[in-house]
Amino acid sequence: MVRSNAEVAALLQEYADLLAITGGDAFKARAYEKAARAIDGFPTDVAGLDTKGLQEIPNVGKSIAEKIVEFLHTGQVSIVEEARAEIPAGVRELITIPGLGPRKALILHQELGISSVAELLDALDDERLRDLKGFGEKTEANIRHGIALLQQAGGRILLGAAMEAAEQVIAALSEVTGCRRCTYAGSLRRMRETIGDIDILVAAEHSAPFMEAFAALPNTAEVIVQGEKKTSIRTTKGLQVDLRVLPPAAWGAGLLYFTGSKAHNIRIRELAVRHKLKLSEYGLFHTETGRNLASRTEESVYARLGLPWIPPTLREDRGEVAAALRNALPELVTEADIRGDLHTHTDLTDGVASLADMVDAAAARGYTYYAVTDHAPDMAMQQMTDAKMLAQREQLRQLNGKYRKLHLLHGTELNIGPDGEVDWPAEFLAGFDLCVASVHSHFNQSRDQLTKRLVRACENPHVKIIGHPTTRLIGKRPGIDADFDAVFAACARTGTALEINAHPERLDLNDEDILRAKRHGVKFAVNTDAHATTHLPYMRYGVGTAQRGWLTKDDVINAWPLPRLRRFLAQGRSA
DNA sequence: TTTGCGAGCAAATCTGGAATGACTTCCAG
Repeated sequence: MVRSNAEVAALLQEYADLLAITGGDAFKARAYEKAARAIDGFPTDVAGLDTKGLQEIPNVGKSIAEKIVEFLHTGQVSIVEEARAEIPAGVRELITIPGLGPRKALILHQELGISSVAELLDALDDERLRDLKGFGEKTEANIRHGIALLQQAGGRILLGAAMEAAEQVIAALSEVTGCRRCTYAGSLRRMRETIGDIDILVAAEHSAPFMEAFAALPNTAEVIVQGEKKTSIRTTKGLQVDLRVLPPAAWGAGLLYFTGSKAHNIRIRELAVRHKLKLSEYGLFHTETGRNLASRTEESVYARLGLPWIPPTLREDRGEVAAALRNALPELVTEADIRGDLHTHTDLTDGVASLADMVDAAAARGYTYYAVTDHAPDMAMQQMTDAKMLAQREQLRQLNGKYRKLHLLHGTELNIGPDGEVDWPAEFLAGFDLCVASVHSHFNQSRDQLTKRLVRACENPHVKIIGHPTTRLIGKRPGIDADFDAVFAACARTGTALEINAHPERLDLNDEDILRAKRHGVKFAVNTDAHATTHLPYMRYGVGTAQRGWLTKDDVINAWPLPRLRRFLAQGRSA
């Protein structure tokens, strides 16, 4: 069954946006926003709950619970429909542009009748914004820049959303009689940070039942093409999904071909040609005789070309074929190697789950250690105090005895200020098992300032991990412009690990930065930055990104046994 | 609209920088 929480959360967030645009009660808008966040991070499917059950969720009261029930029964909510009728969807789209908020969006709509990004671009070109109150040259430039950022994503969706959609399709097709194998291929299997369209492969003798089942899926909005070998659909969310049904004997060759990348495929086809062989999606063939030499598994195809199996995350033509020929492929870190998460939050700051619930979820994942790292006081909104942090530490120490296998670490996520300073004096920092430090503001400093700022944070002996180092948000905000080679060198020199933030909106560092940083001799921490129990599984995307950066478990500090991790955390700290 | 304290009503995360244009909007988490 489709998990409804994300849909309900999206609807509540939409209503909150519409309230903000129409200038309704700000507290009401915020109430809907808070409820949306709570439901998104709620571990149980809300579709199975009644109004009473829904009200058990924090920040969901009677009124919102009734609206959720209305949505679950009828697929819509009347007051949301009324608000939609008043504010065109395009106006809401305007506030997704960085630099444009609800106030200005409403002015654009009321004064100039703008109700889409395209109309806004036209108005910018005609210089029609100049005369509006509150708009100037700088605002114009900001809006243009924001639109360019949005368009860069070019219709691609985030890895996490693509994976969820693919797994729903796979679950459905795996139930069809005659399904021998079913999996995803393409850039999704290579764990690229954004996905253009989803490729699903099925191994079966007969394709027709799969093509029919695929076209009839509940989330299918439109069938683009339907044939014997391939069917393409568009989902209700506008995402294209392609299904290909392969004969079981050609599974390996097909999977290899449709996984790509194109550049990797070209590279191994060249290798085949040199061996007087021909590689296609149907198999590896002898050029002269046409005899099929390998096709059933990927391993057999690679082996016949004199190669070990190459993990999909390496298939980008970045030297993986040459390394495979030398038998020098790295032994990549896997999700099973990860022993703990070192950057997570609770509802003491901006998380939505309690300490006890987060720790329970970590234990269920089989971790041997787990760090809680709530925000520190310099992020004023979090209203952190020494007393609150110490009380949490006490609560954590008491929980520590509850689990046989899981060891809890008390940490914090510090804010790296404009000058590179962090929250709290050294004496207080010495009390933590682990300090992550991250940039959260002042992104537009000069390159020189940003570099010095990050280097200074690395030089703080209590800072052991730099969180989301570039602070980019994929498709929304570019990374900061620092001299990262200088930062990586400082990390290596000071024994500071770089985070690979596993949240699908961040994936920060990205694969290319990881490769560069590794050359400097840096260690890494793959962390989820979880704000809900449902975020802990994002670890897979972080590990996929680490693999794309060619990392082994020796490179990743949270793949180490606890004593080795502790030695790393203690380095340079005298306290 | 929700929550908490107390049984209906008050309060609800902050804070500073930047841009714009003279006080407001937007942004970061």
